[in-house]
Amino acid sequence: MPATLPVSPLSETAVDHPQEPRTRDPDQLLRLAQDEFIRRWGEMGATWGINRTMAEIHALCYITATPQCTDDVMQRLNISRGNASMNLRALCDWGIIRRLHRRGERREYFESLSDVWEIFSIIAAERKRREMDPVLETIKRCQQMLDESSLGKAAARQPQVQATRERLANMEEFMSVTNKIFQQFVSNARSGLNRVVKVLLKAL
Amino acid sequence: MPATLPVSPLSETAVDHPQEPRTRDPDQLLRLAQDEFIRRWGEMGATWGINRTMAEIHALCYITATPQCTDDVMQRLNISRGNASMNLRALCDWGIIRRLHRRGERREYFESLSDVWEIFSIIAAERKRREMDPVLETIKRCQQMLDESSLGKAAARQPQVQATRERLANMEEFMSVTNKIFQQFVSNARSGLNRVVKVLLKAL
DNA sequence: GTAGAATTTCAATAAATTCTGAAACAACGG
DNA sequence: CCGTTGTTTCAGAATTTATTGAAATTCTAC
Repeated sequence: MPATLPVSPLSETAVDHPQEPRTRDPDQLLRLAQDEFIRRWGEMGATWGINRTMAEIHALCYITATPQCTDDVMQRLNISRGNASMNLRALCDWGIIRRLHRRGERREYFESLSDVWEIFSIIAAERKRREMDPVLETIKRCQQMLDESSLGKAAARQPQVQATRERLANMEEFMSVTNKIFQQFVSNARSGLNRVVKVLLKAL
Repeated sequence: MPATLPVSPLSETAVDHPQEPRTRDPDQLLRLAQDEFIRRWGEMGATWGINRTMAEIHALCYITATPQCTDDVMQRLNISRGNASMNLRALCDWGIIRRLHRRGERREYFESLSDVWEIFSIIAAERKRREMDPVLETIKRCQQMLDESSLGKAAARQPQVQATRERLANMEEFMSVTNKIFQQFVSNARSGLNRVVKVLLKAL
């Protein structure tokens, strides 16, 4: 890497101790602020089971509010073309960024959805479908396995069996309610989820 | 390992295609049901950024509703002593399982909290603290960097800067509201969160 | 069509995470 | 004290996940 880059790729400064900006140049400050956000967003994503790079790419598209092409992403995040391509596609599959074609240009650009609530509701819906629903199914199957009709009356009354059945039931109730809340978020996202959430907060 | 174990460790059957139980022996069926739950819970944990084994250990303690010692965990999940010890400690640190001493016994046992709502609220509180709060801080710092007082009036009016400021503001609002909801869950967990959530669902 | 710019794919590799096992440590009864 | 039983720690091994880079493919302007 050259000693000084005109505009360096995402700063390596630790998020917890960001160095004070040494410059008043507005462009650089803007970039520093964006980089800090991108870095932190990537970290958070990582702890929530989302590939750090994917989270960073989305953060970049979101925070700049400007369509980014593959090369923009590669250069800014300092990643390979293949990596950029695969994660951009994954983000498109999720539906939280969109492809953008420009007249007379071969190159494709990507832009983030602008509505945070919509972004969140898409993610929530998908994770519910992929991760909560299968657990609920499993719980139901486990409950069947411990039914009187599977075990017989005597066995079904064993304390061990009763205890497990109760725990399964509690967990099922919890997950059902959680699922419903997710559902509500999702179905309300388009029409002012904002307001809906305020209602919710008053109710609590 | 002996050729046949009286009760085998956690079955390796894929969760998606569990084999039909071949036995009507209630003890084995109970164990099969528990194993299926444990396995699925571990998978879900993994996609949410929680170590699969840690999630499985917790699932084991929860679903059996019976205090488990280190050797129980090792044998049932087929993991090493070190692994069991470290994950049990981590779960204790989170506060979702508890150590249990028995009179005249050296060995320590571990039991899960029984209230699912409490378990969830502990996890939510901790993740909020560790992962949401730092992002909010970062957003605020980024906003400061793009203040008029940092950039000067002219620069602060550049469209690029304005756009980033708006995105930061939207994200901040979203995260603040999410944080408040988390907060509410947590502070209500002890006294019938259940009811609270029902209120919430009506409000939506 | 076709040139060539842009994208996708994927085997190889690198990085990060998780797990093991054995040694060190602690607690207790005698 | 010492022997026994049980727990913790942690360096290295194993496993999983992420990334690269170059070849194959696709697309579009002409």
